[in-house]
Amino acid sequence: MLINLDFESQEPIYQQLIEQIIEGIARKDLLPGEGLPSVRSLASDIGINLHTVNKAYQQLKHEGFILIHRQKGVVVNPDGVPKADVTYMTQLEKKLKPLIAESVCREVDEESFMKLCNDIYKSYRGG
Amino acid sequence: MLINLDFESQEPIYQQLIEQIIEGIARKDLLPGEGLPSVRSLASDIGINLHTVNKAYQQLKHEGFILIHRQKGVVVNPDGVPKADVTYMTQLEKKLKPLIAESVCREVDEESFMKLCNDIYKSYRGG
DNA sequence: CTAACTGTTATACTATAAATATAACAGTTA
DNA sequence: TAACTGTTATATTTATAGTATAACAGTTAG
Repeated sequence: MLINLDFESQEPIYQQLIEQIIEGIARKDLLPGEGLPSVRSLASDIGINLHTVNKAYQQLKHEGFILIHRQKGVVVNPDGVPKADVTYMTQLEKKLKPLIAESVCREVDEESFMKLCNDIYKSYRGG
Repeated sequence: MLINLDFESQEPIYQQLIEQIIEGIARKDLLPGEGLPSVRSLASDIGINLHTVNKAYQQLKHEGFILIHRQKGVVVNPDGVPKADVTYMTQLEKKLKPLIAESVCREVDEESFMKLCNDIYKSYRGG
């Protein structure tokens, strides 16, 4: 599991970390029950502060992606990630709306948009 | 053209403003050549500072959505919004990727995702 | 038992971005 | 002339991101 961070990006490091781990799970690079590095070792590997990693872990825990046992350390949720509910679908729509609005303005037709989404979906299926 | 802002949101006001105007253009609620309120009057109407509106206008101008003439004021680009290029498609993919990754984790199948996108697309077509 | 690890919490500091508050300048228009 | 336009400059407040230490409590290997 390699983490790819852009320190020049305006996107917060802890946010990039969250996305990288979620993508790892989606790509089945990280399997249910699999262990993750400790906050200290991961922070040390990446070259960032312990608290930045902890912030990402806490949010991932809160959203059900990982479990944190005092003894076993950090683990990808063995029961799998909680399935999408109405709340998630609502917030997903809220995030998609501005992307589609700008695409409509820039004359990206629906087929091209769908093709792009399909390609991304495929990248998480076939590996 | 009514502006809908959430002052409790963690999303910056100027960003929400940008999205609202882009959605207005996508919905054809704002037509090419149509005038927009001055920075001062819009700021006054919404109850925010002049500079917050100006920041949104400057970014919209930079991305080709609007033109700002010293004399005519602020106007929706009469030639239409610049069509999507490779740069735009690349950044669009970058924004879609984490949304789809999390959806895959939460077992939102591709059809449901596409249906959601299709519904949003339709909301900009039929009005 | 000790030493080294684990997550967790607390505190303090720096840096940056968002938003506001005034003020002024230059050009346009009624 | 007066009232508007976008634009620029400066200063301030607030919130967040990230870092730097330090300590606590529990676990585990030597």
